[in-house]
Amino acid sequence: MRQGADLERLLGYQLQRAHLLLEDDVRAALTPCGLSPAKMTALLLIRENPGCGQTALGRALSVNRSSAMKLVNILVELGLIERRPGRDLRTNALYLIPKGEKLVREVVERVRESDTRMSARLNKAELDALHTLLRKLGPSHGRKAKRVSEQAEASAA
Amino acid sequence: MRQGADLERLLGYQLQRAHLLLEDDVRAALTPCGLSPAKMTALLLIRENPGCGQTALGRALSVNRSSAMKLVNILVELGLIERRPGRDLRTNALYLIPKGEKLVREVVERVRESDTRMSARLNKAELDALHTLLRKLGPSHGRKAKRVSEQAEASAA
DNA sequence: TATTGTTATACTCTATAACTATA
DNA sequence: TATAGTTATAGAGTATAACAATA
Repeated sequence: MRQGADLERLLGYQLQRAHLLLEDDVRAALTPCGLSPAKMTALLLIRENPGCGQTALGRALSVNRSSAMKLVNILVELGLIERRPGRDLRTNALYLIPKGEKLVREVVERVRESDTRMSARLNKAELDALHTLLRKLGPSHGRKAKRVSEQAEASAA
Repeated sequence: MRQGADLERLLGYQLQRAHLLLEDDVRAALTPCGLSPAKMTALLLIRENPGCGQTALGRALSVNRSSAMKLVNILVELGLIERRPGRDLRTNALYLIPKGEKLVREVVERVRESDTRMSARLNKAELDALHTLLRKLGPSHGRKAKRVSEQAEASAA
């Protein structure tokens, strides 16, 4: 099955294929831990930003408040994180709890194994170059808030 | 919100972020045409491989027969493609029909515009390098059939 | 007014499992 | 036995739209 010139030239398509390739593998690696890639990312973000709120977590994951809520509920039910009162009376503060900290350590190992195995076709210099190019591609400084729609919510108010 | 060293080092995570960035934009660009990125990809693959079957299309898209079926149904209902008898009595042969051909031409323009705009932070040399690295990352020769599970189906039989 | 969390609901995408008909 | 298509069903993930409490 040929891709054809149009697809071959599209960076977005090539990124999708590459991402899918790695994600399938890491998802399989995480399944025994009961986590999806997104849930693992959430755990790592909470560990790195202890006390963060749900909306902020959602922004980092590029999902809206409602989706972030669902994700947080699951991680709480799994006994991996907890909600504590935040600095506002509005906001929660999210923290890993011991079981979550322990799981994260396991999970990081599995994920790193998968990641290095799946990128083994590239040597060190190539890997560095790829990371650099991806970083340059994305506005690490100004990631656009969300998938469009909380804007509607905001502007309709 | 900091990513933290673990996420920063994971190629899979960086690919996901980059992919998401471009996909959000191309999705918005395609919405007026009533197509999602995956549906556009399917159209381009059918155009490039006229007469292909549904299962083959699914493999190229990394989805199983059932999901491919659903996708094909939608494209048929939209009046963009048609099923004709294939070389077996089992297989269908998929073809674009005029409305689909016309739409593809429009769509390719929109998608290219989005793609070049979203990759504008990279110069020509960097873009080429990125394409090369992504190609090297993925086994263009031996893409593993599927997301794991038709194997179970096969081995259970 | 804007923001945080929350809830209920719905939609999209994809998978699983079973069945039919070919090969 | 293996493959192509089909169907019904279920699950994950995410969005929208509303509301309450707080800022």
